[in-house]
Amino acid sequence: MNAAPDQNGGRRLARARATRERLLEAGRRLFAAQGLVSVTSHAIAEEAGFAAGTFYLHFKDKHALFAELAEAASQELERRLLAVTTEKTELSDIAYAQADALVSFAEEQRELLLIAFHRGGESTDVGARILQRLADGVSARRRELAAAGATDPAFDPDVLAQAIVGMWAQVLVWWAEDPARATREDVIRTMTHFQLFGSRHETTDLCGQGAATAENPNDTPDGDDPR
Amino acid sequence: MNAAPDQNGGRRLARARATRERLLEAGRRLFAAQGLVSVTSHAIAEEAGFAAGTFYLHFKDKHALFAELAEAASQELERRLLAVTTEKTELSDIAYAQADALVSFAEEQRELLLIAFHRGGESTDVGARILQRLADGVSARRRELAAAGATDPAFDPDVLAQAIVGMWAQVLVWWAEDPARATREDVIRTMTHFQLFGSRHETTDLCGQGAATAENPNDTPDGDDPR
Amino acid sequence: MNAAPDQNGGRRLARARATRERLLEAGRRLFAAQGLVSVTSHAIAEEAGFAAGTFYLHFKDKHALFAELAEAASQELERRLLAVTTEKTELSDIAYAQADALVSFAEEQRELLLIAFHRGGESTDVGARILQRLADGVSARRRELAAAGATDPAFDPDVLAQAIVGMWAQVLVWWAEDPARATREDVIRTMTHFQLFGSRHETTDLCGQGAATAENPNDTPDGDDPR
Amino acid sequence: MNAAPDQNGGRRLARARATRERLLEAGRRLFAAQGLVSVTSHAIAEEAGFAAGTFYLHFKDKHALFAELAEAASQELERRLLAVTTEKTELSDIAYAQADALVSFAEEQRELLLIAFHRGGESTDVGARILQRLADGVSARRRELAAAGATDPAFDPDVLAQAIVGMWAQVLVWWAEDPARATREDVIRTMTHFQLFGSRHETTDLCGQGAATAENPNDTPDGDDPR
DNA sequence: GATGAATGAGTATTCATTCAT
DNA sequence: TATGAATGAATACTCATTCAT
Repeated sequence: MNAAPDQNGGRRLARARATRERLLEAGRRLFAAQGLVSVTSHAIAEEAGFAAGTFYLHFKDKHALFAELAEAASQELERRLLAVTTEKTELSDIAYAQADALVSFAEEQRELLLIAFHRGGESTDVGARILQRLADGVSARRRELAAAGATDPAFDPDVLAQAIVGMWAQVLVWWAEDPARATREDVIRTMTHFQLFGSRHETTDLCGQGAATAENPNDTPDGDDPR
Repeated sequence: MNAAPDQNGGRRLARARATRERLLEAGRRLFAAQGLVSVTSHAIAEEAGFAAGTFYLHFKDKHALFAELAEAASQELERRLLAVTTEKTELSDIAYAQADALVSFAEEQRELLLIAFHRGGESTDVGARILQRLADGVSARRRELAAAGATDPAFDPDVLAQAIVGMWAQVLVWWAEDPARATREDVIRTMTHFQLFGSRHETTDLCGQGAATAENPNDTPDGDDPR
Repeated sequence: MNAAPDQNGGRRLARARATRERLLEAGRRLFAAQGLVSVTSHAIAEEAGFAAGTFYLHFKDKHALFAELAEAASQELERRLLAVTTEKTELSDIAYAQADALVSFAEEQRELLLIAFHRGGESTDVGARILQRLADGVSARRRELAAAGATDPAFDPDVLAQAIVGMWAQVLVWWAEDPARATREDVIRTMTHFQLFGSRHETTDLCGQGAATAENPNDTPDGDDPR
Repeated sequence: MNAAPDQNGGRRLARARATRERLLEAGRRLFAAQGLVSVTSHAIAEEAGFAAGTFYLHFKDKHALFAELAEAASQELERRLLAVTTEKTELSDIAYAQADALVSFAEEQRELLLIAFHRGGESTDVGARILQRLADGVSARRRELAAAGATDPAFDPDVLAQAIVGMWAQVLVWWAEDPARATREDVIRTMTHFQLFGSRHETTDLCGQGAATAENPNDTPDGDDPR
């Protein structure tokens, strides 16, 4: 009546893994369609073709499932961002390629992005955790550069890291909400330039403008104030 | 034979207004202490010394009350940011003063800020709406400058506006979560410099660095990549 | 400071009566439009242009107001039905005129009728009370006739009265729900004939049919069974 | 290794069905005792020995449960009325047997009847739906007879059907409210005769009365007017 | 008489989670 | 492993009614 334990164990494991995968996929579909709050663990199990109780054999709750989806996506994003820095050497190339990777990611994981960071009134803290990890990466990189004496000591690396990832997140979410708001290129270019040179930057001639600004401060009171 | 209707009307109005104020204050206290989800409209009414039903005479639900608190704070913030641009003329002064205003605001409205934008898992969309309004202001300002030929046409004003307010929000929330993470000055300085010159900037001498970068790309691959 | 008590009393009375009337009219409008349950005493007061509390100065609750509307309509109906019997002498004329009066009433007071007797899920007992009074009238009349030896002793006057008013109510409500269900004439004629001769009746020749029926019972098994 | 799925499925089904039955019975008890509005779904669940939420596993709400009770009773009634027409051939036998079936039904389902059609101020529309189905049956039967040329073309079949079921419902409810109001026999006889011959009928001799009536209209102004 | 701010009791419904098969 | 019936806590909102002016 008992098959070999090994075999059974192997089969069981594979079966369990398959169930888990189906639940994850069902969750991704439902979350993308309905957001986070209105989806129930029951609904996910049903969508995956299982009974309600089965869900809890594989996930603590729906937030755990969502966190796992987000985790996978987040790791993929980090991997891509890191790849850029090893492939490119030119400064502006790196920045541009990173912005491109971010935008591509936003395109591919649009629903997930909106849920993790936004989606009208809902939220989890997965977005915050993802940002924190990105910021940690940026910050670490900054410290390396600082140790090499290559960066401006006026920047606090942690604050700067938050500034950069905050900029990324806001632009990507805003764009993901309605991709018609800007062209893909506009998003990439603006993020790249802002990250590299700030909002005061004028493209063609980086130098020589400082003087102009100093001379005619009224012409470019570039404070970016609201209203 | 009765009190004058005017008088009654006035008193009635004052009474209703006072009740409303007490509810707002009670809400502020409870939200700051317990966050948004765990506070009930009943609790707010009780904290204010009223019956449960009274709450609904003045607010649709607890989110409406919170939105009103946030709205007031948001308007105050916009007012301050705007004031800066009329008081200062020097570019760097404006940017610095704005960063200072933002940091001061984060200090004064710390709880509100954390609830509106973060607070572990909760959320409303008031944060998003506030940011959008700030972004609208920035964007409008940008368009004015662009019309005056004073800005870089490479920037999409909408994208840039999102980038700036995203940077602000992330840094302020991160700092509000734990003010020990950075000094007040570090936050202001980093935000100011990043906004004006980007992360590639080296403070003292804006020019002459482009060559250095081009020559030693490995020294300053300023891609701000994670990890 | 005090006007003559008489005068004031008179004016007050008139004013109160006017308020009451306006509330009744407002109630009629709202009940007709929204039914009984979804209308609140607040809404009635507001529709009439008064404050919420004023309602309770004139009516115990919305059901009392509705009962008063129904009472007035009911008395009008009884008056008309009674008038018919004094104006007509011919038996069939009376029955026909009554049916006509009932149908006219259903046309004029369509909304009230639907609310009092039906209106999907709502109800009060005003309908039942109205029917009971109509039945009392019918029953009393029957007893008079019985005392004069003019009616069939096989009929229990109370049961018969219920049967007649039940027939009336059901047909009128059914027709009021959708007047396109039958022509005015069909309703009147069918009610009249059924009331006078029952469903076994064949119009043209009341007599001589009994024989036919007796001879060919299978031709007219007039059991009116469902299905 | 587990119990056979079939077995489990069967047991599960039986268990669920048993729970459902217990809820229905509990509902019947409570509705009969307290009417429709004052009974809560919680109370039904508790009466049946289950937790509050269990109720909603089996019924949408208390009205759904009541509708199911009423539906079962209604079908039983229709079944009996139909059986009569197949068992009897004599016209008067059918009508009498139907009236008897209706009265028996009213005796057996007294509480349900009162709730569905009356019960002081409460109501659902289940009564209306039941009547409509009965009327549909009567109407269909009438059309068959009409097609066979066996009925009076003066009758609109739909109006007549409403008249008959209205008569039934009113008499039965009136009697169910207080069975002492009339004897069982009086109810049956009066309903039967009214349905067959109308209120003008005089039992023994259907003909020859027309002349009398025409001659002495004042003696039998059989208008059944109220008052 | 009229006002209208305040009251507060009352209840349906969802859904994460468990556990006996 | 999977099932799915059962659990039961948890909570917003309405609205009839009052009463101080």
